[in-house]
Amino acid sequence: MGYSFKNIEKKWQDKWYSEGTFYAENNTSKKKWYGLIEFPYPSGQGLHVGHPRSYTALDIIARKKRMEGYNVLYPIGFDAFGLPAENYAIKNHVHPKVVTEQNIKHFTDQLKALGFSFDWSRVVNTTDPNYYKWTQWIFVQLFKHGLAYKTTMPINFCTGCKVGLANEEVVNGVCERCGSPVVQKEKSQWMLKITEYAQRLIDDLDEVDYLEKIKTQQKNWIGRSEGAEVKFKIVGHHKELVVYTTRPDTLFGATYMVVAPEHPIIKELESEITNLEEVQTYQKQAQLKSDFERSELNKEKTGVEIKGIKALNPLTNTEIPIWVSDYVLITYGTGAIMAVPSHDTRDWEFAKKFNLPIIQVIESIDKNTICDIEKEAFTDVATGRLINSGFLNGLSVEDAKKKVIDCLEENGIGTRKVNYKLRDWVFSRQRYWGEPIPMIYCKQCGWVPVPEEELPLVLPDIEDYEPGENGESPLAKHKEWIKTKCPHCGKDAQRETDTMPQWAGSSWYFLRYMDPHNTEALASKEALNYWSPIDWYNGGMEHTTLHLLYSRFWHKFLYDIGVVPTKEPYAKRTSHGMILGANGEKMSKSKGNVINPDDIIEEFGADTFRVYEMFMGPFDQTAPWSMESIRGCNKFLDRVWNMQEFLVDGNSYSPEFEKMMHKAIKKVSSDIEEMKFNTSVSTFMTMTNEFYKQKRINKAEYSTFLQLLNPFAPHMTEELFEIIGSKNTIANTPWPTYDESKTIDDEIVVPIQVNGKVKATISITLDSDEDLVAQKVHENQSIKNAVADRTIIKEIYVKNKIYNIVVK
RNA sequence: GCAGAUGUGGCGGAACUGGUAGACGCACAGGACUUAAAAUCCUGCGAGGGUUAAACCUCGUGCCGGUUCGAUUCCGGCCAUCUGCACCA
Repeated sequence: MGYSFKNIEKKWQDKWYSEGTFYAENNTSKKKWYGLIEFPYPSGQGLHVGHPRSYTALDIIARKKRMEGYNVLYPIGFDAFGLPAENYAIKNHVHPKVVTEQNIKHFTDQLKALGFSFDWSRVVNTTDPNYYKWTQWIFVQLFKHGLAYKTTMPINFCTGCKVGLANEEVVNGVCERCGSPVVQKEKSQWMLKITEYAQRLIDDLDEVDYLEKIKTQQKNWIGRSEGAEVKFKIVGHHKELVVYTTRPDTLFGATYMVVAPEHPIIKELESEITNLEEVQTYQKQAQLKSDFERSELNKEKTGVEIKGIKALNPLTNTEIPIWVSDYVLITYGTGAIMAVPSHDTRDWEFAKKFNLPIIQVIESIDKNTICDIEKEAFTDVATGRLINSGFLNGLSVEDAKKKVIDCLEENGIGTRKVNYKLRDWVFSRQRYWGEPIPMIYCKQCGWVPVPEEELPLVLPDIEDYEPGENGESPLAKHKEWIKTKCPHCGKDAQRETDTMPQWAGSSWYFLRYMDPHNTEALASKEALNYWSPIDWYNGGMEHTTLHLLYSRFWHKFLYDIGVVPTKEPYAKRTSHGMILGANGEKMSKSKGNVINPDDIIEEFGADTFRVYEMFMGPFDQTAPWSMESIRGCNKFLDRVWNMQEFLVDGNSYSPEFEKMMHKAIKKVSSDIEEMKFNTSVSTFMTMTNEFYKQKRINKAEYSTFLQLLNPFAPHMTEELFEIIGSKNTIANTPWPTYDESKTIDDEIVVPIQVNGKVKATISITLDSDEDLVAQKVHENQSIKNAVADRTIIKEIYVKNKIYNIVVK
């Protein structure tokens, strides 16, 4: 009697759908649970085997929560704007809208075939005008609250295609598609002030349950540092050069300064610079470099001294040279640094290369610490003590920092300053396939938002969606669309032609799921109050610093303006590991190691696929695909199916069997909560082996087993549940409970060690008296042999765990 | 270079708060069933030594060191691999 997964899986999927088994109600009288997975980008390749890993995991949790009586929301949608669809469209001359529709259709079929318990009545699609109306609405609110502004930013510009490129499309400094050099080009861009939320994005991490590594990575990305801004006078000039430093204590050792190539002071003091041509050549070279080149590994430091101007060290009053180098970034701090080669590694390398003076101002109080500034910079803060530093001499680094900043503040040459690495969010793209930015430029009134009642501002359905010359947005070519009236003064005005980045739609989609068909608001107050916050959000580590931070930022803003009821969107965040190809490398077409989920479902069925992905390894770690291993999971499910032959009537519990069942319920219940799905599956396998040994199983045991396995392999377990005569579908039965006392063994095996090595084991009654245990230990022949002729120094008994004898 | 992670048999992995390392699965080997194969069922399976067989002994969780009666687990220092990135002063 074989298991025909094809018909059975289809049967249950249809049944769940037609009976609305997994529909979530907005019914505030029920306790809710909201589980979220990152909605997919519907790419042309179809579903990746990585998607089901995350989706199955949360599906298991969602199914368990339903059985525990929660009103569960487990939604799905499509993040459908973005570059690949547009590039595909340009290449194959199919409209991105058509491509996207086809892809969504394909993804939907694939997702349904995997039997996820999604509420299919709540699907959202970021390219639907009814959806992006609210994406645009949020942007307008951001603008009205001063959090959206325009500024000039460099973009990657392909000299061949004449278009702006995403960082991802720049490979080794050349365009990914045509191989032409990529240069930095200045462009006016919309920016969002995420930096205004930097501190709150750090602080509120204390209130949420994220994996520690996610919190750490976000904090490091935001990169708060405490230091000082210090003003350096330019000799013979009223101008000053302001630097940011986290080490103001080393100010006496600042022997030169460095500015970023883009620093405005070069332009301002142009007339004073005696080697202007050389400096400008360096600036041009830096401009040609992509981000990649500027951050290349082990790069030789480059730079040019700006001759004709000097700065004054404010504490030593010594004249010091000013250099320009691309190791200083215009985007961080003030775009200028004071260089202390004795105590900063990069400054040290630079000084060595260009023969600049190195003055030691810190020595180590620890004699074992090597501190030779001729060989390398001394950067140890903990053991440092100030020398050659006037009034700071003898102080620790920490005390010197305080004292020097106080001094700088008193004399008006510096201030305490907190800095963040986090930069504002570049929000415009010169692309077609995105939400139009609903802004209008009026010569008189400046930037004016499209009136809210006119939203959505629908993306025009143009045929000519290829990029324009000079990196303009494709929309810029459509004069009739651009031309409009200023909503403010009514005069002729122009629409913004840039579109939003893909991050926009995904920054709030979880709110729309709560009330997806609302036409009056992004979601009703009742829905938001009921479903917020998301109880559990699982996604990839690669989204930790961008999507996760962006959506937290938007959510906090929406909280500030009274739209959402919680400060944080996600109460809990976990992450899954990537699935690699069978050769241990990332799956890619070029490596030929891609696994198509359709083939797996075709050959083994959805249940095997799901069980395998949960069994393949620890959920949060990368795991290679294995065709052999998936066959093993298929075999396991066949064994579960064939177990129906062992079914017997009546009460066949043996005490051992009963204990095994209680232990298993406990183990699987806690494993699911801790996402230890791999050990849950091995528990199921061990149980199955046990059932095979006994060749008998009663209906109650089999039912419980099927209920536990149901979240992992929903189709087969439902079918078996029906076969053994249960009327209800498992999805509507309560999650099995266990009796704690029946999970504890009264006879236990305790290992006996001699000098930490196991020599024997004894069997004792739980919680036996120590004397009794000791007696048993010393009666043991192996132990007698092991301690013979030796002196017992000490005996350690850890109750019910281990007995160790230390001998000499 | 910076940040985050990972390293255990032939392979994927297990091991609760520091307490019998290798659960479970794959691969492999042997057996049962079969005319035969596949499938299925049963048994064995870290390495080395030892024994007719066992018992038993030694080594073993990337490397070096430390703490401890006892370390895959804690601490210090290395090495390698993966992921992300913005040389972050």
